[in-house]
Amino acid sequence: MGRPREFDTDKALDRAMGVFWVKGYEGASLQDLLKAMKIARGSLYKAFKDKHSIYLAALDRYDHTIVQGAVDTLRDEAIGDGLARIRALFEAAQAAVARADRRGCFMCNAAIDQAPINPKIRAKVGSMMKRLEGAFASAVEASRKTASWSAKRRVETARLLLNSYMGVRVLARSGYPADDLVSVINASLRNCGLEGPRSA
Amino acid sequence: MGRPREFDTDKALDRAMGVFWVKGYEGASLQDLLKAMKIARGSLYKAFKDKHSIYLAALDRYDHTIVQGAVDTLRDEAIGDGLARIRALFEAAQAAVARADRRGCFMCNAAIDQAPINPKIRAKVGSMMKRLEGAFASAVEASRKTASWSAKRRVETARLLLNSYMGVRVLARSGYPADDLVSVINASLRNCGLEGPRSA
DNA sequence: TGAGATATTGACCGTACGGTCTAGAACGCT
DNA sequence: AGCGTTCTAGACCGTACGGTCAATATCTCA
Repeated sequence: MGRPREFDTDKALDRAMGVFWVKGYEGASLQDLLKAMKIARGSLYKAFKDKHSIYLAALDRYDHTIVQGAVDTLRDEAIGDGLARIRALFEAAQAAVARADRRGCFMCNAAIDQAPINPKIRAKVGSMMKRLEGAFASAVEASRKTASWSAKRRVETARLLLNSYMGVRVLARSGYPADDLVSVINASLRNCGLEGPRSA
Repeated sequence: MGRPREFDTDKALDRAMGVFWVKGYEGASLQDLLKAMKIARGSLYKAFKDKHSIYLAALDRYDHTIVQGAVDTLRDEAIGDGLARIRALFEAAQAAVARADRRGCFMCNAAIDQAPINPKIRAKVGSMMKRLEGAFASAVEASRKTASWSAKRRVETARLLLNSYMGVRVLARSGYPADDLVSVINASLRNCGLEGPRSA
């Protein structure tokens, strides 16, 4: 019924996500968003409620694409054992920095920028983080080394890895030297307890 | 020579810092700042150049007070060996969350919020991080366990700890459950290599 | 083909933003 | 006391912000 929408909502949301990702909520003006989304003002307000709703929808889109991609990586048996999957995730973060992509992680950015002042976003970020933590836990369990571990230790290791991952994405965005970031990642992987004994 | 300033610049800066810390750069309006700083518009623009300058000055103030406090903790031999000092720092972060202080760390917030778009702030944040990293390195060296370590491993451990610390402050701000944050901290301290062998 | 429904467009709106400026007040110096 | 200097107060300014709306276009269905 009625005139069909001329633009693809998901594509527009991808573009809005890109703007919010780089500029944050307050830093992204309506004009920025409209230009990136390539739609007119009225269309935007027809399709979404207001700026907050666009942000939330963009975060949701990030969840279903990027975060889900990370979750899939951590659960992908084809990549290898748990450590290999975790390494793949960290190396993807490193690769982004190597190609001068310093946007960091939109979820982490939202955690600092909007979560404290917007309950809906706080809830959304919280659930995304817990899902990622769960995926880390799956990877932790997919390792010969953890067979003898207590459930508690496995959970704690998953949380440790989530925490390290967040740190890496924040450092990346802050402009931390790329080379030094490599050593952060190496140390994180070496110290999470999933490797064999170290040499020195 | 002229009428003396009626307010204390550092006190006003402390208050501005509080606003930026909670709300971020764009989220803090001039009105917010003036109300918190308890000075008139004209006085603010006489004492500082513009909003950017206030932010930078507030970040500087954060550096000289809070960050320096963390650095001092990590170098304070009275607290104990390196691990004890590092634990003290993480427990302070945990204590903040316990008393419902979810502001996180202003330096970390600035890293995400302003560092990517403002070169001066990026440089400032970078130098603060490197100073904190150096302090972590001092603490790492102040441990019997690290005597046999290579210089490289010590540096990497310092970076690992800086990274974990950043993660903790971000998770704290995002609303991550307080109890779960405890286990993140425990795992970070247990896995940084400064403890004796684990039980399981 | 006409009625109803929905989308597009961009002009338009009120407001709150960051920043300036003018009076007047409070000092040091001679 | 008079002068130069600096600070305070807050009215004022232009602008850009997020959001609305009326006119028009494009669809479905009877």
